[in-house]
Amino acid sequence: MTVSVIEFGKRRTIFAAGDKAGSLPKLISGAAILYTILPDGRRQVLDLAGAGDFLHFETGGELDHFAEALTPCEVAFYDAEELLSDADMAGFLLEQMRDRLGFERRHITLLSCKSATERLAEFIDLAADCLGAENDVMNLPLTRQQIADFTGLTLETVSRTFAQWQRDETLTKVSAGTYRRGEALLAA
Amino acid sequence: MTVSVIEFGKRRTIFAAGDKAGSLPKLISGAAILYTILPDGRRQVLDLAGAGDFLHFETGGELDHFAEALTPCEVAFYDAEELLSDADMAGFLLEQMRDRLGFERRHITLLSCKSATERLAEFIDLAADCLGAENDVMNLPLTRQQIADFTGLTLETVSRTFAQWQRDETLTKVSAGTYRRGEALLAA
DNA sequence: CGAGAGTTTGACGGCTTTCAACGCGGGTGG
DNA sequence: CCACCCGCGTTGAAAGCCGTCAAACTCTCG
Repeated sequence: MTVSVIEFGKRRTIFAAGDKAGSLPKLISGAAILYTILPDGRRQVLDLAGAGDFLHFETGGELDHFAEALTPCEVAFYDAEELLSDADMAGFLLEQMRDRLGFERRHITLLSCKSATERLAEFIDLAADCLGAENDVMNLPLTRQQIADFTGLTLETVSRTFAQWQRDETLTKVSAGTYRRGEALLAA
Repeated sequence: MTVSVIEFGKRRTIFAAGDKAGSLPKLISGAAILYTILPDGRRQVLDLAGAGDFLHFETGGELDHFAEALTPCEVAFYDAEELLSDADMAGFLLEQMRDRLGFERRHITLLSCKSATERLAEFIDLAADCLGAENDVMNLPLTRQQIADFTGLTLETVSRTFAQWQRDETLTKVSAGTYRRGEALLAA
């Protein structure tokens, strides 16, 4: 199996919309964010990816979204044709896509929550599952703006809600990019 | 290839969350809506499906969402193992999933629009692509409540926006479930 | 003809957005 | 070494849009 592994530093672009798809990128370690740029210039975050996740499934045409490293990370590039020709690998790929589809649907559910607090609570939940968490401590290597673009809120609203949670001890900052979830956020 | 085709009347449930997945359902004709029921009882519409679309990709476990017929429709049930063992069919399935993923992402983009008018304009666009449209005339066999559950708005807001569009001639009702899009809505 | 689901319209209040100013920290260059 | 600057985050005040509640209307189906 032909595989090449490439490392990316924090904030580095892994691939861009419009690039020609050649091989399928899978995150070995670290975390990444997937987004598009809308016609009006707004950024829309589509998904978060953690270790083990594929960053796209395009085998032929052009890519339709961007991927950026949230933390330093390693990405393995698999040859698409080889992957598909192996029945086991194809089944594995199918499973991966089904998982992605599940996350996108949770994202949809999150976005249809009416209050900012509910949306952000769902976001914390989703992020913990995408990026990994040890019990109540989780990494959240996103800027306020990125969280806003994920949840469909403004960065001010995100900031205000987090500030309130900090006072409640619902979500306390452990260090930069690391938070501890209080009981109210450990529902799922 | 083992396939059985079943017909469903309007409003009939094609499958429910919690059902055991056995075979993969593909819509031959008609239209369907996919949704989940949230813990608080709210319905969340996840996706629209038209002719040619698979309704889920679960091969093993339990289904996580419902599918309901929007119009009378025929559904073909394919045996999952057979489908996966054929390399061509597996590739086809992968393509289908990629398309679904694309639609979910457009849905995400739609939901992050801040104004009700923008969201509904995006919805019209998406629905036209999912359900098919001839030029400016499209079918929209959804209730106001279903549109609200798709767009994350309330049915009152949907109704008000449609009423305004009717006055603007932005979107005019041709007959029950059939609308004509004005120029403002034919952007894409 | 009656019943019930779906739709329309109105008034009001609240929550988020918007606009604006300020604080903080890290990196750069003098 | 220090001053400056820029990105990021925080906080405040005001306005607007949508959600909520409520009532009346339409259409379909029995």
